[in-house]
Amino acid sequence: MTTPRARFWYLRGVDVFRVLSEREVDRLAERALLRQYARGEVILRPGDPSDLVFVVKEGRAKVSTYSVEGREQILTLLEPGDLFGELALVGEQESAHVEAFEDTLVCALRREDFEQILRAHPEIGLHLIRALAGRLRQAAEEIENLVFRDVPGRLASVLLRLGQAYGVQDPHTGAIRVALRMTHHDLASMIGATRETVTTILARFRGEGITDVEHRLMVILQPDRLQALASGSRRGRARPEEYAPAGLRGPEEAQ
Amino acid sequence: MTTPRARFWYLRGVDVFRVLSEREVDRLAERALLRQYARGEVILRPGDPSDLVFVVKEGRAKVSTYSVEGREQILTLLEPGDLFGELALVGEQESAHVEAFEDTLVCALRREDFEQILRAHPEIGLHLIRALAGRLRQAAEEIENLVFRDVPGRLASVLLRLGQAYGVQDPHTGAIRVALRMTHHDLASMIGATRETVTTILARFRGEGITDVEHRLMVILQPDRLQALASGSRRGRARPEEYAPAGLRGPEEAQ
DNA sequence: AGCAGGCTGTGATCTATATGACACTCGATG
DNA sequence: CATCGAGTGTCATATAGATCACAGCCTGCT
Repeated sequence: MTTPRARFWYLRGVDVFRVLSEREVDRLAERALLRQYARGEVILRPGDPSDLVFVVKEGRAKVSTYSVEGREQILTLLEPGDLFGELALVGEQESAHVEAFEDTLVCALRREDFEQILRAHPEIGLHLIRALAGRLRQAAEEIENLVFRDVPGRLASVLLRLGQAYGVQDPHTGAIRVALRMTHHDLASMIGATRETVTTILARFRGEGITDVEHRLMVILQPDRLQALASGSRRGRARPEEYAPAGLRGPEEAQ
Repeated sequence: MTTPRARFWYLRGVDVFRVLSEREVDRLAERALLRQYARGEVILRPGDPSDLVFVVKEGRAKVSTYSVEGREQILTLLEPGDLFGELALVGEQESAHVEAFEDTLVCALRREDFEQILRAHPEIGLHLIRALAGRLRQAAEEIENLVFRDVPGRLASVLLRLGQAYGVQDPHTGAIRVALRMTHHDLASMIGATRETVTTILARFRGEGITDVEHRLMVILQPDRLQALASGSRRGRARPEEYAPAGLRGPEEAQ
């Protein structure tokens, strides 16, 4: 499974490398490493002086940081096709923890190899730029969430996000089954809250028939109500006009 | 001042374009636009379908978002040499507001032109990737701050950051004069707090001789104490071991 | 089977920080 | 020079959510 032949097929399937020729993928496969991690295993830790860039092949990984006291904050979940460890590309040390969130298969490329490919195929650079810009936007949204929304709002917002990413809509009832097992603790770490608060609010959601749990997986029964919760933000009076420049976009010109 | 000649010299000075030949800069100058904005003017707003990529030449700009109620959150301050509007590159709409924080001169390049340059000079792509990776890391730090630190901690942390970016150290007293005028409201918008709270805490800092104000500018008298405040995070008991993987890095193996 | 450890659930406190409502100080502007 | 508005300072109050401290439950292991 970790023969050059196998690696070839693994690389073939990766989006980023779609523009490469057979020949080039072949060459890359020679030099790539495949690694497997069991759920919970650490893939990268901050300060790792690694010169490897990784691509997720199978499974999912979580990127998180820890406070001095050991509180976790999940920054993002990585999907198959996602690239990480890009700081190596840039000569910087990794700054976050990356851990297998499910059993995961990753493909590691040496920095030089990757750079060489990048030089030969600027479109790959564009691809990467696109990916980074996306991640940046995601991060900006996360900041907005933390600042503008209260915990129920943030929770509603992640649930919707998870629903979009891992959800399977029931054609009959319209319910969205989230095919990813997450503990309350995980959810709490995604939204900057405590486990207890998440438990409480989730109980409330359940009580109101907004969500439910089936076979230990979340089910979103009323996405629209979650949506509403996510849009209503936390308290805060409006700033004077000049601070909220006229002509704000968005569907709701509510106020 | 906005002749091709002038534009040439403006572009010359931009870091990103250092690898270009005279000839190429020349060509770029033909097609670039120079724009000037007075403090407070809006440069980009969310939803702008612009196909321009910008580079800050002079002055500073702030990138921020607004909640529905009009609360502002400053995502980052842009310096001369910084690139923005990169979402255009990627075919997405801008998602934040960009506003001149001082009188500002920016240089705008059409997407096609920029992409062409990118294709011809993959190193520029790498440069951009580097910049984006840096911004991403910055955003991750901001998230950590919001989640792990209380307001005094976050305030201490921005002040230090501003000190590093715009500070002039007094060789005699060691005090750091921050050469950037920021209102309490601005500071509040950077750390996700209210103006009142910032005022109060700043008063506390002043009372303890940690900071001071001179000619309406912040002066950091005791950077070390700010540092300490920034490192002590908010309440929170330690998580069990497995959640804070052994061998955390960082200079402080304090705990 | 049976037990231990991770999850979930719930309540009683406590506190940081938002809210709302003012007064005061400047520096700019007519 | 009078005034006006932006920025600052302060206080009294309310509250979301963290903390602490349990108790019951599955589930996977031995």
